[in-house]
Amino acid sequence: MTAPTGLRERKKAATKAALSAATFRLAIAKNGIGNVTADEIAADAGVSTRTFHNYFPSKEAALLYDFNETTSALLDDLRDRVKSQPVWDAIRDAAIAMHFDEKFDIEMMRCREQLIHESPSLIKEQSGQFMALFKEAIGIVADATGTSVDDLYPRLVLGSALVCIKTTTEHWLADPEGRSLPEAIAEGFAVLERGITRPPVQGN
Amino acid sequence: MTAPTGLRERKKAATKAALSAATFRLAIAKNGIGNVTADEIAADAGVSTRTFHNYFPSKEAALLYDFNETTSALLDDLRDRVKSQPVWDAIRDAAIAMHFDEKFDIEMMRCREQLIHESPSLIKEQSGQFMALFKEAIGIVADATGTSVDDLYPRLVLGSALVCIKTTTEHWLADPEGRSLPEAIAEGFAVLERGITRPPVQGN
DNA sequence: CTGAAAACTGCATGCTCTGCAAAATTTCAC
DNA sequence: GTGAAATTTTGCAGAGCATGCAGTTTTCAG
Repeated sequence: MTAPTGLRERKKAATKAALSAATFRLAIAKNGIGNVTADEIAADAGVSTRTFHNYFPSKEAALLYDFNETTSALLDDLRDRVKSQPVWDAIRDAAIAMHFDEKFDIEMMRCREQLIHESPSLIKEQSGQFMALFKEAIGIVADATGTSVDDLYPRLVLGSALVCIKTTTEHWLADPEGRSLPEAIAEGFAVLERGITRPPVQGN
Repeated sequence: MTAPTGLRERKKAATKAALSAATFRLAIAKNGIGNVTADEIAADAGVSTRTFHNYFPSKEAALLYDFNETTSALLDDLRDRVKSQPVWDAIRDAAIAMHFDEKFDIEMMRCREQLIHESPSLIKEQSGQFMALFKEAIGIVADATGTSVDDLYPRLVLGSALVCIKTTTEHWLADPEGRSLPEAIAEGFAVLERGITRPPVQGN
């Protein structure tokens, strides 16, 4: 907040945000990011096409900028938590804390979710970012627990946890049912803690 | 084998396989798929560049052709199994059965794994195919159990199972330790069945 | 053998993304 | 303020990807 961010850096951040916002707006307006070109985005944000590509390698990356920021913050938080918590708890609490202050615009998240869902290129981009998240998180966990990044167990734990966050969030987004996102995430984690072999209800 | 496949279809299949193989060979030879062009692949397989793009939308898809075939077969198997097994068991057994006949060239899998690991574009492509697999599997499960594709529980189960397959396979590939891949997969599933909160060894 | 269906090919096109070097802008020291 | 240095923006050129289209060649069935 009160950080001594120079004017230069603030302008850069503003430009980046503007480009991301322009991408989002155009993608919605034109019914899919496939119908939007880098030229249009740049024009909409008032910079040259070349500058757009200085900030983002692709329009998909521009659209998912916020998502990327969120996961980065989650990683920072996780780095702290693993010092004092078991991995599983650390991830769960980090994810919950991330969404506790309701600074997120649900309707916007829904729009983004739909855009992603309907575009193969966006699914790929997001999945790719997820894998990067996974890879970095594995490093953090290995560091904190003194295990190797190649060990099976931490990878299983992390993978399940990330799937849980993503799945639960999507499910909640489709139908909030009155509860909050943190509550939904907590429930998802609880399901996995219980062991997933047996369904909770049906006897199939 | 003795299927009444017309000559035409066999030639098509051969061309597709040749293109995929050429992609793999060139990617290894040139140290990354980023250093290979569609032109080179087509030339290596003896067809025009345009024809290459008739078979595959991208070189990444060409390289992952086998992977795609394998997951398709897994889905077919899963479709049968969910009729008589709980979802979790069905996925586990399908994955295990898939790899039981050791028709897979481990060294080749390792090479492919490394190629993927080092290329963002391949990570994205594979992740995208994984999401497609997930989406289709969800449909199968929902059909078989009479649940909705939007329900949380089957999504969590499926997600965890797929992560388990992928993670375990990668881990095993890095270090087989004498046991077979089916054994490794079974172990991964067993870990998750136990519930993942508590590590098996360390008391962290 | 022949006509119909399917596959292969070249060409043109539009878009993506990167490198490079010149021009414009911001920062900083004085 | 002013000028030099650092940084950012920009245009241009170029390689490559991916798709539509139309003509040619190959394959298949009867």
